[in-house]
Amino acid sequence: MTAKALPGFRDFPPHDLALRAYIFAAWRRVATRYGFEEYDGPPLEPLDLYTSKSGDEIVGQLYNFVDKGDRPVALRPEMTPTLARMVAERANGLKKPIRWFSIPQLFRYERQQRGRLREHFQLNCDLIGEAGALADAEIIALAIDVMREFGLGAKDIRVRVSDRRALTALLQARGVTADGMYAAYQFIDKLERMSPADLERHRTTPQPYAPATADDLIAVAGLRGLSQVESAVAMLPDGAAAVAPLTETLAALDAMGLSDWIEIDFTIVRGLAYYTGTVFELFDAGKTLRAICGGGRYDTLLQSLGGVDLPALGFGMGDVVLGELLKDRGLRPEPPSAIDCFVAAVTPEDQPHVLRIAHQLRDAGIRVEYAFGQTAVGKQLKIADARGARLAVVVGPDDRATGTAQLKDLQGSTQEAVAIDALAARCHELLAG
RNA sequence: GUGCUUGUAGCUCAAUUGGUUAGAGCGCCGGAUUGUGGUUCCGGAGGUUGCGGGUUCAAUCCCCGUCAGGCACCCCA
Repeated sequence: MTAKALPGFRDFPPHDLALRAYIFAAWRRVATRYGFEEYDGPPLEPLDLYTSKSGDEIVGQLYNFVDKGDRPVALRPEMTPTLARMVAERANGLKKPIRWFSIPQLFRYERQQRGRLREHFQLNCDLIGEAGALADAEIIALAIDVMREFGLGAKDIRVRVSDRRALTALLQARGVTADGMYAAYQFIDKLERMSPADLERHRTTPQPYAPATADDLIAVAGLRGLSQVESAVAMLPDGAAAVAPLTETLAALDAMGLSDWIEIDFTIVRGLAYYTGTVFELFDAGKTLRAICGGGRYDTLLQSLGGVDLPALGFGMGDVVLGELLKDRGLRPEPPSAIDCFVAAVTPEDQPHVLRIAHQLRDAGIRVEYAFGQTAVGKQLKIADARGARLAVVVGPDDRATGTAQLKDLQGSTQEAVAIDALAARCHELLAG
């Protein structure tokens, strides 16, 4: 066997597809519970959908090529530009706020690591057309409820929340100019994984965020909890306005009973330039894995991308890290049984009756298998068990003589003679019970 | 793209300082069982030790290259 899957790409044999299907089903349950409607778009897009906004730099992380019509194209690395286009084209006719979600397969060309492949599926939930803080709370609550749907609790997951409006106000007060703001964000974003040598370099060489110093930024990033943030902002001229959205978002989450999940943490800024307000990330409590989910408010992106001026926010949650977490925690569900009922023949003469019964049961919506070759009844029941069948039907000469078959409940180890015409109905009864 | 590290059966792992035919558990297939499953017992298949080269009388083991996984950078949609 020479042709393996490409690095960073996955095969999904049934056992693995079962986990993926389980994750997708939970995602859809929670998203629809919040009134979100599912959409999708093309996996292949024009290259400039991604380069026009982010610059040519990101081409290095894209799966891109020129198609047979000489069009530069790329496999989508994210869903937001596609979403922006779809919303922009229809914005006038859509009732606001728009609640849309999608489960796209996304691609990025970069070296893989645990929890990070070249391809993954990502739940994207976006709420468009609402600027108020209740929308921020709604999106964060949705992300939390997805965790709860998988059986994870506030002790398992940390939701780290920050707000760029408050962060920006504090950084400005320390002397960071508008030009230096993005550099300051990047410094704070990298703070947690920065080596002492790198930190020293930031202290001793001129930085774009001057006159603020590295230690100024560390002090701001070190703020934890709403009270610390509020008192830090209190002395600023526009301080109250800068923290108001964050305060209101937290109050709403508290009213929902979700405040146990939340940590105010100003080291969270997110790498992307386009976030304008609330930003948040979900981690496993032990922080052994990468971020499970990340999102935030991007009020100006639709304007710059699609020409429609609508506030928006959303998050993305990938299936890879989440899958690792569920496996680590023993929350991976048992794969569902393949069949409901196995039909066994006692003698070769019974085979036509097995086929007739099996087909009759399948017509009734029951998942059925039978053996292709003649083997001992015990052997056939062993197969039934291995396939996860709840029921087994055994047909032999004695049964045929009376127009019945033996119906076994493999779970309860009970058996009864049932008229062949009544089998389907009786199977449904037992399966429902 | 850079650095470090690992690579033995489908899976998890063994194999004296380099030494004869590379083993075990689980799983898979078959049998014990010709009208009744889960347990148990017996048997079987499955390996170019990731791949290629080098050193050596001899390489799973040492060296080089390459591919793949893991970790850290880069980046983080």
